[in-house]
Amino acid sequence: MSRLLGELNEAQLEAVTTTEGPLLIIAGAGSGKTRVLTRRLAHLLVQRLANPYQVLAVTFTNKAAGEMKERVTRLLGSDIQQMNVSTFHSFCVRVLRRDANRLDYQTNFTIFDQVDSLTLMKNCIKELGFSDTQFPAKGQLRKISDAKSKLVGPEAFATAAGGYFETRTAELYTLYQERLRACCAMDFDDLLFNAVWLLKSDSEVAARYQERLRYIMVDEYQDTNHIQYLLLKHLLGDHDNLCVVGDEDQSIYGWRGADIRNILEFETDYPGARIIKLEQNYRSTGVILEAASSVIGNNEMRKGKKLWTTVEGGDKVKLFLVDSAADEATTIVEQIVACQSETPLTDVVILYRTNAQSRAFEEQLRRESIPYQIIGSVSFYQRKEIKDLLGYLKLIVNPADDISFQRIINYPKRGIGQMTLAQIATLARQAGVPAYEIARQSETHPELSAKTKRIEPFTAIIEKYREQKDTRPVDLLVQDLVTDLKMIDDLLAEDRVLGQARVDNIEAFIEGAAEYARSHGEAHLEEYLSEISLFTNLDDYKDVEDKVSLMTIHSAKGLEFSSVYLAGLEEGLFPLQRTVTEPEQLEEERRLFYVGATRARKNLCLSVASSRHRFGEVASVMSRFVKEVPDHLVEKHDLRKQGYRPTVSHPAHSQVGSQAQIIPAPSGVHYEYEPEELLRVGRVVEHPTFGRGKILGAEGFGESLRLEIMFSGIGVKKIMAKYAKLKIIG
DNA sequence: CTTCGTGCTAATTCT
DNA sequence: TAGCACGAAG
Repeated sequence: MSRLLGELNEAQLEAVTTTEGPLLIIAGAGSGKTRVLTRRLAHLLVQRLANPYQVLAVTFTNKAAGEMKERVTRLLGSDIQQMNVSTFHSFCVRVLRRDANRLDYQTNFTIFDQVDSLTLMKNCIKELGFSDTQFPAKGQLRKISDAKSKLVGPEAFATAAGGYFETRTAELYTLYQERLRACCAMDFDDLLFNAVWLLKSDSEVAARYQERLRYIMVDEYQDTNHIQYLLLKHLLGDHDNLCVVGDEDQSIYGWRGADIRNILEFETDYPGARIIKLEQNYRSTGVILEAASSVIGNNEMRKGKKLWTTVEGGDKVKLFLVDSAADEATTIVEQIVACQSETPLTDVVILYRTNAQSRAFEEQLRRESIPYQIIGSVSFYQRKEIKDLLGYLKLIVNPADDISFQRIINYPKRGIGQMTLAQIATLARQAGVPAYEIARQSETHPELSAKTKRIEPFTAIIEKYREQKDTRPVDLLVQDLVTDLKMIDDLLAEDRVLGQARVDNIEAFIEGAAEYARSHGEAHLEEYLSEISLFTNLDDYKDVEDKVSLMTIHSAKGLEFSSVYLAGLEEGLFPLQRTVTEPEQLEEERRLFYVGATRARKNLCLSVASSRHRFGEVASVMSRFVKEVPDHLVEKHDLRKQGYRPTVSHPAHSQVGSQAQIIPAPSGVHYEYEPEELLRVGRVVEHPTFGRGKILGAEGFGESLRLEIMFSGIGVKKIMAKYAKLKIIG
């Protein structure tokens, strides 16, 4: 009992013991949020305020959910099975698996991931004969996704649509939903949309949840969107025991429809809400906290809070200036190796703005034989070989899944191309049945009978496993399927090097299935598929192995590391180019920086490359966020080899020609870093031939800056800053 | 009708 | 840089 309430500060204790009514916990970075949430959940159960099944806790990732369950279990000393700890999405799946038939959906519906949705959308665009440049599939999906996250269905969208483009989008939306339904599938947004729709329109279902769920807790509330907000409203019903935890400074999903107003207006939304602020930071050093706070202080759209820590001081924030992405990787990896004795690899993370940046690091880490794990980039379940295999599994479970059908009908290659596929699709539409059904009876269709010999082996496999799917454990089934498809030989034959990696992936997949089968007793295919379709790329992150982690800053939310390397701090990359003109988006980028920086307990390192290959563009300028960190907190290491040369900035889309055109200065000339700022009198520098020296004087500026430097053992030298390869030491 | 090769264009962040 | 669409060969 006292274990539950012990070791909590005053605010945390209050948050844990305030159980009734709406409660907003403003939890700054590293303020012990997870501890509060788990204790509060345990407290509700220990105090017998609720049975385990009467509490719902919503977390951001499945992994976080699993961890929370584990921690509560440890606190209570007993395993609580019926405890609802899940993500919004997986909670909705559970609701729909039970009652989707009330929406005329089968309860064994398939969940389409982003790639599936994209394929389907492309099909729709083609079907309606729209130009795919005027209507790019991704853009259309964005619009539809936005609509869904506001609970705007196809009819409502069509009614509100004005103008040519919106009307076309409405048509696409309608067709897209029709096709989804025909595939007996839902996309990610549908999970929320349909669950809310169900609760809204079916009072019987709504009542069931409202009566059952007496307490609801939501983590990362700043990143909830409107439909999630509605879901909560519908689940609450007549009581208002809603506890939300969030931090407006860590809201980084605005682009996905996250509505920061949910948290900013919580008090007006839920009258009588208690607000508790957790402002003591237990994670980071004073230096890191001050650096992060200074940057976020530049945001105007915030309530403002003051995080404090008793851990004063700490190492300065290291700033590395390098020439290129490759040098950035070399430098950071060097640094990691140098610190390996104090900081184990598990406690180190390299964070970046875009997944594409992971590559340089991956190469360097591999060269140095440093174990690492990349979270995200191409999520395990998005890899081609896994998706192909999953395509089979999905079609076995759901023969109406035309998208999976389309994916695997010619994998492995069996001479069925676009034409045949189109024929099948046409026949299917005419008959109003799934494509697979046509394929299965291809001999009855004269147009296809010539192809039957090619199609038949395919349908035979599907049929074979359809018979087994409810009786054989999932891992054995997958194992056999891999053998039947001759996947291993195929992949190895295709590519010696890459092939092996793919085979490894398949083996990992089978191992994962086996593990699932072991831990879930009678685990069969359907259940397994449903589970993994909601895996996020974070869910394969393991913090036990001794490996450096690499991930985007978005993925790092909620995690902490002893050492954090924040890479690619350049204007145009972080913040991203298209955000700088929109104050709101720029502020979101700044929050992203804040999230990244506050992941660090002890060491924070920033890096800036003065040139980076981003489709042609070369030169780059230091990110404004770096400049917002107060000088006295920063230890600068200029590792650039060329010294301070002015660089010419090319417009990203200058001449498209085989020859890169050099645009003559001076209009585009700028200094990446003000030499004056770096090379002040009194600074200690290192010269490649003269060694260490102290700057005694300076004259001129810019390119003609000349320095008078006292080198130990050599004497005073006058040097052109432009040519000397000086390194700042102190 | 399929497959393979070339040239073009677009290029975040995640469930 | 990579993924995709289109065109030529098998």
